[in-house]
Amino acid sequence: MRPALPAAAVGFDQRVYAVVAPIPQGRLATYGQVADWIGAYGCARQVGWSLRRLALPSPVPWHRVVSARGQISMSLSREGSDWIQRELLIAEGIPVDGAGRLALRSYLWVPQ
DNA sequence: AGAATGACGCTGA
DNA sequence: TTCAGCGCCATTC
Repeated sequence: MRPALPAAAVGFDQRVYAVVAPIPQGRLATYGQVADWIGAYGCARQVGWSLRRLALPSPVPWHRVVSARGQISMSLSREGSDWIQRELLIAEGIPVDGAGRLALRSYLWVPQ
């Protein structure tokens, strides 16, 4: 068992994965939302870092997290995982155009 | 230790 | 609506 430690001592990554895991199929969340959920308001960039460190394939639905601008964050440093993300979302029924943009307003997931 | 980088977000033009 | 600029802060060099 893991001893009771301050939130900061628990892996930031683990907390991110914990809140991303329950995002239902066909729904989306933004980096800012995830940061807010784990009590790290304003740390959207760190959420991106955590997802980047995720080893693929992963049971964590990382592809359901996009930017608040309503589009997949395309970056050369992602070695193609950005396009994989596009494919996964389309496979779940979320239309994504060639620029990685999607109807965030329609699929945004608001947790109970 | 200091500077650069980045899977972000908001505001204003 | 699109674009540039700035604030943000852990990670990396």
